[in-house]
Amino acid sequence: MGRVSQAQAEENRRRVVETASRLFREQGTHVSVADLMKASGLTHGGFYKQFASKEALIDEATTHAFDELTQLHKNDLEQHAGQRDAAQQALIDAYLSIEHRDSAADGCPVAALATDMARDPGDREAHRVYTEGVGDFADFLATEDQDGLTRLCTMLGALVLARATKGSPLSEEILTAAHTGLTTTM
Amino acid sequence: MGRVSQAQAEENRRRVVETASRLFREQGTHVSVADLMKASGLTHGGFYKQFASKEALIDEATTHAFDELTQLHKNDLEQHAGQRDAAQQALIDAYLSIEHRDSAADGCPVAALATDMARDPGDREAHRVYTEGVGDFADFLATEDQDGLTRLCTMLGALVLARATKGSPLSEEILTAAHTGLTTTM
DNA sequence: TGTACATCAGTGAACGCGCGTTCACTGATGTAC
DNA sequence: TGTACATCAGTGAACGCGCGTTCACTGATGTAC
Repeated sequence: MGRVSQAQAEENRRRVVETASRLFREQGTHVSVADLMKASGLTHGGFYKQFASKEALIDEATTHAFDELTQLHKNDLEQHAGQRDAAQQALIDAYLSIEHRDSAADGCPVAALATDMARDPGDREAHRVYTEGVGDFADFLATEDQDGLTRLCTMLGALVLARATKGSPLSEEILTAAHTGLTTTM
Repeated sequence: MGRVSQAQAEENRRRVVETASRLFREQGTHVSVADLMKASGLTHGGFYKQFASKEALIDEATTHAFDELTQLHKNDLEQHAGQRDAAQQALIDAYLSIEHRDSAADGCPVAALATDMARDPGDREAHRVYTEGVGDFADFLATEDQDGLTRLCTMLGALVLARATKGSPLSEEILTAAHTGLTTTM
């Protein structure tokens, strides 16, 4: 195949990070370098021309996923002309939808990567980005002092539980129950 | 080492299931058969004298963890002489404690195994037991119609998030926020 | 009850396979004249 | 501007290692007489 243009190389690198950010969310950070490269249309050997290690890619992919999340929140606010509660409600509706349950790959990284974060003490940069992302998300959801974190717990818990019980009617009940709990009082 | 008595063999088998139920919760079901056997004081070769496959052990270990959870709920109710709200409050206190965050091995299997359940479509029996356990837990937490599931979402979300952000002050804030949210209104 | 022997729980080496990573090679790209 | 050559992104075989699983072997246990 020979050498590839600098523009093409940059584009390839971007695609690997993008693919990793999706597959890590869908299947966890255990996804192999070979699978990641194949899913990006490349072979595994070239990986180390672009990344120092798999861990470095985990850091970059995590950052990428959280950048997307920040952008999503920003777009949501703009779409509702800065009306915070309308923007929050739209996000909650989407967050607790069956579509979100069924597409972890382009869904919330806070929910998708939580267990990987808890189990891998390494990936320092990924942890930093993750923790920052949790704080930002809670800020976005807050209505009065302190309840942003609680609301995030309920939403994330519901999403994680709905995914774990998928196939049973309970899965949909969980999404509905959390949605009701978040929209009525609280 | 030679053959071992039937009683000893049964005891060894029990210990493997017990060890697996702890290590799977702590590190996930990816823990290797060799590590599991070593942690049980045995060598890996004997595994298949007791279990048909690793998946069969996952099923058994999951069932074991959920049996323990059921027992915990029962004991909790007895300790509070059937006073449901006192029993619930005691459980919530323990669930959102730093001790529980730091000891996933003998902690809640609903939280510890959620991601493994969502990602492994196999392990049919484990899925059945898991889903049943979620329903039972929600029933235990319910105060009025339907809010058991929402409360479980909040508790589980808080535990998962606190574990993922461990090392940052946010981790403790999450536990406190969820505790406040669950004890005041809701 | 005591003895001979079959059973089988546990051992440790080995199987094929996939992991993260390395490396010699390739040939189109980028650069120096 | 055109040509010669160095660069280096991507390839594919290979590395040591750990995975789930298999198997010949061991010797104390359990059983038949």
